[in-house]
Amino acid sequence: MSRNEFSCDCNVIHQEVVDEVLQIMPNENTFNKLADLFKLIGDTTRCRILFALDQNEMCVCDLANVLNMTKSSISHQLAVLRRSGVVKCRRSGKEVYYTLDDDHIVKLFEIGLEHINHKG
Amino acid sequence: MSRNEFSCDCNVIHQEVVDEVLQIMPNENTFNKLADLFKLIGDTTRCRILFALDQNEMCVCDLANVLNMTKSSISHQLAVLRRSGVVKCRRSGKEVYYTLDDDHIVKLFEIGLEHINHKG
DNA sequence: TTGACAATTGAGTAATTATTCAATTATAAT
DNA sequence: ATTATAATTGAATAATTACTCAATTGTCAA
Repeated sequence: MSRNEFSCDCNVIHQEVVDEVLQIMPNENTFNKLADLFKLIGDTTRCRILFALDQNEMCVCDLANVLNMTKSSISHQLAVLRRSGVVKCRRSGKEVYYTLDDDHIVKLFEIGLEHINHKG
Repeated sequence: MSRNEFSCDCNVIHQEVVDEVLQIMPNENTFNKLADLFKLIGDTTRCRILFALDQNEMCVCDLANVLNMTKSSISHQLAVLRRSGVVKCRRSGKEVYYTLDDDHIVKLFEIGLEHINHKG
């Protein structure tokens, strides 16, 4: 009496294993959030922006120069990062300064880089 | 004399900050690998597969039942995970059993979940 | 108020990709 | 050999998305 008898196109082979995992699996919403978090940092441009902001507060022009990209492109990505609460910004005169606003992100970065350096 | 005078559409505003960051920025290849790593786990289906495999070795049918998806869909994603060395598999009779093959992934998962539970 | 520069925004385009569907391969049993 | 099931694979489709370009907003100085 598995609860997955419609979308899945096969019978359960190891009922115990399946049931056990189903009992502790977080709900779909949790996985969506988790995937969204990783998707957010799963982009080269955003990775570079976050790495840069981890070193210094920077305005959009600074970031455009560091990444060698247009202000528009940077601004679009900053908007994405802002919406998800990873960076925050403050205006000072004509410039808008961005900073990191999330401790976990840096931790994820460190482990990710560790992984890269380890595996090559 | 910034090295970014072509693609970027603005002048440097804080030269010192820009230069300092440029000196310690990892190269593009590193960022590509880093982004690819996060992109890999930045997908709901793959997140759920990895979470399940972290509990138990499982065959494709088991996973199809746990995730309530078709074998084909699962198999495609397992191929992606296999190619990037995150999971490995062994055949036993008609079935193919998958297991996690990467310690870092679980760590990333834990921090990610921590983040979710913390921020809601 | 006018001009200049920083930054944001929206529409459009091109590229990537997750899933579906159909066909094929691999293994075991009759 | 033939049949059945597990799994993989390739092509097609639909959805997402990063960047470009053009226009607009916000701020300051002359």
